[in-house]
Amino acid sequence: MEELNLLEGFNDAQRAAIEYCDGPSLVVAGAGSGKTRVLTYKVAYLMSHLGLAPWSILALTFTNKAASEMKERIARQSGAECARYIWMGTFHSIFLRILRTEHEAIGFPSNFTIYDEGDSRSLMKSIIKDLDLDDKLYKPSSILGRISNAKNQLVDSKEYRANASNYQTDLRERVPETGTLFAAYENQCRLSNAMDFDDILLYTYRLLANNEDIRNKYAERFKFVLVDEYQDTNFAQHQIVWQLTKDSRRVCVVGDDAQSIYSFRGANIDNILTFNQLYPEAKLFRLERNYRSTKMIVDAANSLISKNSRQIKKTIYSENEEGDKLQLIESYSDKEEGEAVVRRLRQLKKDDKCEYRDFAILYRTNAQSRIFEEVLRKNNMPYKIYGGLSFYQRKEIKDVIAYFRLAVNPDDGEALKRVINYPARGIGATTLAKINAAANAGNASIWQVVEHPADYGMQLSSATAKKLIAFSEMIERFSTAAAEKNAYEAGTLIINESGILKEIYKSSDPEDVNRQENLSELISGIKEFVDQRLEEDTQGISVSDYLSEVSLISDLDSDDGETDDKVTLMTVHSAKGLEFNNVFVVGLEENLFPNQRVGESMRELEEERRLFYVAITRARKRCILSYAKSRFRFGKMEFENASRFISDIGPQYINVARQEKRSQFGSDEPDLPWKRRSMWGGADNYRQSTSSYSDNRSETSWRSRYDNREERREPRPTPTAPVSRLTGKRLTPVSRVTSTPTNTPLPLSTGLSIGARIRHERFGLGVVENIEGSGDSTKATVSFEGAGRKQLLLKFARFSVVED
DNA sequence: CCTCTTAAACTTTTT
DNA sequence: GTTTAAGAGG
Repeated sequence: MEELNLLEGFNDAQRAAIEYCDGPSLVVAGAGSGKTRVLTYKVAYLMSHLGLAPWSILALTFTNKAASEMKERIARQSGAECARYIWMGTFHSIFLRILRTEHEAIGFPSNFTIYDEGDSRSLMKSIIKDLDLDDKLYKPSSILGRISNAKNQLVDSKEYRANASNYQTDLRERVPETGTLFAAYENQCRLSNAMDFDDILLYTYRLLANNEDIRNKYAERFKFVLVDEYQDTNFAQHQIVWQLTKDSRRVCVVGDDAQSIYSFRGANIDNILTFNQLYPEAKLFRLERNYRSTKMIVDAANSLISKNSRQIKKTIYSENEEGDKLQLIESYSDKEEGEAVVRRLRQLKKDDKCEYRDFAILYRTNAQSRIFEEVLRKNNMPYKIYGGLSFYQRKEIKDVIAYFRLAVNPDDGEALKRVINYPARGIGATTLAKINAAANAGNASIWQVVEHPADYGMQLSSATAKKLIAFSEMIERFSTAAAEKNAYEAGTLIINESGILKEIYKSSDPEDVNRQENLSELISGIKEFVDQRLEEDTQGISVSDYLSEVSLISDLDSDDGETDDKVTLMTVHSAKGLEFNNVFVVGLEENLFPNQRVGESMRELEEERRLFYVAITRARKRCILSYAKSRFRFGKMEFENASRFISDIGPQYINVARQEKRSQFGSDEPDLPWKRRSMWGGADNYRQSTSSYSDNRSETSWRSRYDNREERREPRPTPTAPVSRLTGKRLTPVSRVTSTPTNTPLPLSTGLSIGARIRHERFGLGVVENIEGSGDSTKATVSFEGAGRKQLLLKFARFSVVED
C-alpha cells in the first residue's frame, strides 16, 4: 500500500479538497486539473484517515470507463481488497443493484430486464400501431424523447397526464396523444417486467423518497458519497444523491461547468448551482491548475471558452512548457482531410519518435470515422475505434441475449418477439399479430398468451398450437437451466438448443464467418465473466447476473489500450476524461461542428463550444485542427465553411498549414505545378510524406481521371433504347437514366434449351439442366458454378445466354 | 412464410 | 453512403 499520509505532490487547492470531509463540498475542477487523482486519493483518505470501511463509501461516475479506471487506481493505491468493496460504478449500475435488492418496494419481481433503446423504440412503435395513430406524426424516437425528459424530471405517466400544460405543449407539437402513449408504454413495461434506462433512476428515486426505512438504510450505509462529472447529472440523479445525503451531508461532487456536454440527455449545469441551494453550507474548491497540457493549449482553450456567456468564473492556467501553437489543416474534401491528417500523424510520429498510442483523432459524429479508418488501413497504421455500433448491438449477439433475457424473464415482450421465430420455427407474423392482439385484450404479457393460449381466447390450428407448445417448453427448459446452472453452462445450452448455433454455422459466407466469430467471442466473454467472478469470489455467476452487467454496457470497454500500440479514433463525447499527447480534432465545419441541429439556439451552440473545449483540452503536447471544404453527406457532396469555433480561438494561438494539393472537385483551376514544387522545395513540413503521392499523380493521369469522371455523368448511349411494354413508345431519356437495365430480361422466344450456358446477374455462370412448364410459368433448373442448383422462373430471372 | 429486391430515412453525442 | 423498412417473388 502506498504512503498516503503525506499528500505529497498535491497543490494547496487539491489538498484542501481532499482533506475536507466534514460536510458537503463542490469541487470545480478544470480540464486536466488532476480531478480523478484527487477523487481517488480522497477515497483512500476517507478510509485511512477517517477509518471508513470500503463498503460505506459510494462513488458514482457517469461512464463505465470512468468507473473502471477509478477502480483500478484505487486498487493500486489501497489494494484490490479495498477497491472491491467500495460501491463504485455508474449511476445506473449501482442503482440497478439496489433496485434488484429492493424490488418488492417498487412492485417488480427481482428478475426484471433492462430495455435498451432499441427495445424501447420497437415497443413504442408497436404501441403507436396498436393505437392506430399516424406514424408520420408520431415518431417513436421523438415520443420516447419526450417521455425520457419527463422521467428525468421524475414525472411518471399519471402525473404527466394530470398536468394540463404538458397536454398544451403536446398539442402544439402535434402529438396530443403523448400522454396516452406514455401510459401505454409504462403499462407494457410493467407487463413485460422491464425497465428502461430512465426508469432505473425514476424508480430509485421513488424507492428512496417513498420508503423512509429503505432510504435510511442506504443513507446510513453510505457514510460518504462522491460524484464525478456532476455537471452531467440530470435532475433525477441530483435528487437521488440528495435523498442519500440530506441527513449525513457528507457528499463531495466534482465537476466542470465548462465540460458539460450532455444536456441533450437531460443533464443540467444548473445542478451545480442548485447544489449550493440544497447544501447552503457547502464548501467550494477550485482546481485551476492544468497539469496536462502546454501553456499554448490551455490559453487557446481559455480563449475559446471565454466566448460562452454561462459559466462559473475561473482561471485555468498551466505551468508546463510553452508548447507549439495549435495547427490548422485545411483540405478540399473529406477524403483529402483523411489523407492530410494521417500524413501529418506519420510525420509527427517520426519527428517526435513517439508511438501510435500517443495519437487520437476526434470527431463530432461516428459517421466520420470511416474515412480515417480507410486511410489508416491503407497506410498500414494500427488503429482502434471506440463507439459506433458496439459489440452488443450486433444482430447475432442481440439474438442470443434475447434468449438469455427470456430465460430469466419470460415476460420480456421485446425479447420474445425477437426470437419466437428465430431460428425459423414456423411462428410467423400472422400468428404473432394474433397473440399480440390477445395479449393487449387481456392486458397480459405475450408470454402468458403463448403459455396458455386458450385462456386468452386464442383459436389456433393444431399445427400452430403444437409449435407454440414446443416453443414455450423450450423456454421453460432454458429458465430451469438459467436458474440452476452458471451463466456459461446455461448460455451454451441455450445457444445449442435454441438452434442458434446451427443457424449461424450453416454457411461459410464471409459474413457468416464473422457472425460465428462474434458468437464465439460472446461465449468466451461469458466464460470470462464466470471465471473472473469465481476467482474473485464475487457472488453472482448466473445468467441473470451476467445480463445485469451486460445490459448497461454500451461501449466495448475492453481496455487493452495499455498493451497495444494503436491510434485512437473516437467521438469527442467519448474522449471526455481521456488524454493524449497529440490530438487531431477533425471535421471543423459549420453544420457539423457545431452540429446542424443547433440552429439558432444559443444554449445549444454554447454546448457545442464546450464540446470543442473538451476536444482541445484532451491534448498534452499538440493539438491539430482540421476541416474540409467539401464532404460527402447523405450521399451527396456538400460544401461548408470552416467552423466559427476556429475563429473563436485567438489567432495568436493558431498556425495555418498551407493547402497542399488541388482537389478534383470544387475547383476549376488546373493542377498547379507550383504547388507541387513548393512541396519539393520544402517550404512546409509535409514534403517527404507527400512527394511520393504527387509523383504518382502526373498531370496526365490526373486529367484523365477527371475526364473519365465527367464522362460517367452523361447518360450512356444505349444501343437499344428501351420501349415501354404498355404503350410501345420509347421511354423518355429521364426514365431511361433512372432505370437502365443492365441485363434486359430475355424474351421467352429465345428458345432456351437444355445444356445452354447462361450468365445470371447474381449467381454467375451456369448450365441449364431442365426446363418445364410453359408461358409465364416456364421454369428452368440451372446448375451454377458458384451458387449450386437453382430454379429460375424465366419470366423474372435476369440472365443472358453465353455464346460459345 | 421466407428471402430477396427496392425504397426511404437517416446522423449527434450515451447510460 | 449506409442501414433499415416495406413489398413482392418463390
